[in-house]
Amino acid sequence: MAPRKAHPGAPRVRRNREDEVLLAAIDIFHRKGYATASIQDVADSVGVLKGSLYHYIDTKEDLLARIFAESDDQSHAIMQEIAALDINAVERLRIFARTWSLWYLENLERSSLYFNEWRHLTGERLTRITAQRHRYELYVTDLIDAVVREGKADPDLNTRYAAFFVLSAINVLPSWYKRGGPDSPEHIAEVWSDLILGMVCHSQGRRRPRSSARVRRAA
Amino acid sequence: MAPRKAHPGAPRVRRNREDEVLLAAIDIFHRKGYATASIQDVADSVGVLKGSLYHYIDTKEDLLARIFAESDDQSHAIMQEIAALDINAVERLRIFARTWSLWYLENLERSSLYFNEWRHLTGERLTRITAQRHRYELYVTDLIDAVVREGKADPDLNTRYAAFFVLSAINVLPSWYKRGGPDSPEHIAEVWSDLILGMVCHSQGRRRPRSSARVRRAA
Amino acid sequence: MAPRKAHPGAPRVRRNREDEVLLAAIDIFHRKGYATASIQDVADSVGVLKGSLYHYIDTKEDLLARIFAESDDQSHAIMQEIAALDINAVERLRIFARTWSLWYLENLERSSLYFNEWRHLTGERLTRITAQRHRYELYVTDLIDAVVREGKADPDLNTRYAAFFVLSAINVLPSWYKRGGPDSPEHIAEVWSDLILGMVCHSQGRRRPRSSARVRRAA
Amino acid sequence: MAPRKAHPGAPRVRRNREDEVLLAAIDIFHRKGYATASIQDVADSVGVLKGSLYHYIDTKEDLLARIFAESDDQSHAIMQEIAALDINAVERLRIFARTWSLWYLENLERSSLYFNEWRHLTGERLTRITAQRHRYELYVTDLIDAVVREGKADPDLNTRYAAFFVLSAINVLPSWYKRGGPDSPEHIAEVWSDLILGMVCHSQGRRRPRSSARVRRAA
DNA sequence: AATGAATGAGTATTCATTCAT
DNA sequence: AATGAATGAATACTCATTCAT
Repeated sequence: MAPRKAHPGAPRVRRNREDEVLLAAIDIFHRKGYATASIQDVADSVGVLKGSLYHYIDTKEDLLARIFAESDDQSHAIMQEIAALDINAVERLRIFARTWSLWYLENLERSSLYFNEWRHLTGERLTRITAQRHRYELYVTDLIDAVVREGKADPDLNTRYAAFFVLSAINVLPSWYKRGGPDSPEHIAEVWSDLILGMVCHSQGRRRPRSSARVRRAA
Repeated sequence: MAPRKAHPGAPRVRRNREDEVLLAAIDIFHRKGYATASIQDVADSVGVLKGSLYHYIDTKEDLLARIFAESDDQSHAIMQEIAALDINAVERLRIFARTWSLWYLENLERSSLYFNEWRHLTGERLTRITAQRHRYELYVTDLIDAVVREGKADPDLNTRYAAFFVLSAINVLPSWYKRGGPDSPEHIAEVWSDLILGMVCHSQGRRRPRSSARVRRAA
Repeated sequence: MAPRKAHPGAPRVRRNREDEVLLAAIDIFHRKGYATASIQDVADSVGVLKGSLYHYIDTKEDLLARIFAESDDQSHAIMQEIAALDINAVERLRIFARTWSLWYLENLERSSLYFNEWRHLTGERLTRITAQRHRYELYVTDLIDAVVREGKADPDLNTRYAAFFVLSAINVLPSWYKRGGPDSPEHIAEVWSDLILGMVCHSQGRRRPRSSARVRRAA
Repeated sequence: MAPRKAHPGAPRVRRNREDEVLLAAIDIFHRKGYATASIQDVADSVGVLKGSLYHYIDTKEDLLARIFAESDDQSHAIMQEIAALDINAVERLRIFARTWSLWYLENLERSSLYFNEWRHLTGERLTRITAQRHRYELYVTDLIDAVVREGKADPDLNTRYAAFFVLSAINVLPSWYKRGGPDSPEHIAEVWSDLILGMVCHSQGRRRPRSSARVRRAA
């Protein structure tokens, strides 16, 4: 399926159509939202008739799922790289936070999509991506648990909540970051990992409700 | 537009149809997403025919905009209450974080909608809500700036980024919180304000890129 | 749903739209075949936009199913009328053959559809109509069994095959009969019932293969 | 169009692709119906890509027409064989009924197709097949006329209707016969020819409407 | 207030057919 | 002979919106 090349190591000058379709879809789905975007939009962007798209995809949802599959591959690779490092828990968390933030910033559309549009999958695909999201949560919870075990964070810290907090803050990066701003993605990733480390290492934990002194706001 | 009652404390015996429509829309838009949900869905939920909804709304987008207007009223009230308190900056930030988180948790659908579906507004409505979002960012940035001026946070902290971080983490609460879980909304709001305070007060700031030691990941 | 009338006994001058849709569909499906006919064709025939048809139907298949349901009602009524008659088996078979043939001839399109297009139903609807067809077969087999028990047909007659034969011959009437031909539907129905009676009452039965003397033609 | 072999009795070691295409199409068109079946289905069944089919066919309709041409060749051969026999009219009718029934049973898909899908031909092809069908009707009418002339059937028998009746009953065999049932095709063909003979030889004819005593059922 | 019929533009998807390679 | 990409027109179905009653 991939074109034979004279020089296997040479840079891919020409992307094939299937990749073009995926890239166009990432862009369109990101800009208009999956539900609002039409297959026609994607076809226009690629420069083919909409019927022709169906050589490359099965359904619109299939197109979304394939984008997500690529994202999962990439993030899985990142997590494995970090797991292989021989460093202490605090450093591992810092590197995770930085690398993960950077990936989000450098793949704005792709990551934004992954975070915002997964609800539009159905059936088994929905089941699978939900499981995958759960795995991310566990991975980060484990990272933070390790920091607690090293004595670098409050032993009462609710690490599951802390993990949600961390993931949320990273996931949401694409919603405000604009490419070409004054600060480089690398710099922002550094800031983000600092904020995360500060939060994990210095928050006083609240594993249990401390008292009944609840001040409830009316709905 | 909704009639104000003479006796605010009196039990609401009868909701009028207009409120019913808004509440139904919040629920439907939250569950299916604005773009995917249909006016038919809302009408079914209210128990009238589709055409009849147009006695209460002008367009589907108008319905969304009115939901947002209510949310803005409520959050504006919260911000003013907090501004009126005579307390130091750290406490003000803590109370803001706690109250805001609690409002999100107690108004899951409404707040989730506000965060996720604002893109579907157009024209002047989009302009207005974008400005409103910007105002929230400034408000929180100001809160954090005050903490820095009090010497309770690293003077090099990038307070704008910190504000994004804080808002992100709160905004995203509805995406994982399930009503009826083991911990009360109040407890989670406490944990969240602790995490936020820990982050703001103890992160080392990184106002400038420190060096060229960038490790860039391939896209 | 039916329009109120001043004179309940008066002829229905104006059919309502739902009936119009069904009648148009019967005509179109019969002329073009269900698979080839389009919803557009039906809408054109009714004189509305194709989207408007969906006020009256759920899906194209639903439209077909409703046509069939009406046919089933009518044929069921015929069978019950005949069952209620106090006559001998031969007469019952004759009346059945005549009445059934006449119904086919007077409802050419409807009956042709029922016979030719039932395959396009799916799921539970297919199950139901298959069961219904089976019931017709049993009904006719029972009629013929009764004739045999009365001693008016060869006791070795394979009544199940004979029933298939009878039903086939009637079912197929709409495929060659043209409205407005020289002979009235009533006359043809008479001829048909004579042919059927002749066949049932005078064929020598062949319930078992009589010998091994098979002459097989090559495929 | 298909190459004739020098040695008809020799085993067919290799079918060529063109035959494969026709056989696959017979199967697919029979199972799904011509209108519903796609060229893709046929291609899948043959094991080539859709575009490749167009080396063997001109259009989808052409494919259908070629299947019918083969069927016509075969049935024409049968009719000529029977015409050549030196037997009386009753025997000729019996042999015709038996042989024709057997051909239907042994070529279920092909004959079912011929009977059900001829409407999808257009233009000159439709004209030709309609003429052909008319020729079959005449052939059978002639057979029955001969029986009448031999004094073996009621002289008032409407032989044209009787011919329709006979053809209908045979044509419809593939709609209920399942391969591998308890009775052999040969046995069923015998039963069918008995039923047909019984019908032709013993029905009282009704060449003219006998009276005005019509009982008309409401539509 | 509410109905329900109708609109008209849009959506995803299918498919027979063509054609350069 | 065969591929596989592309076409272009058609298909069933949806839906926000209007409006006479």
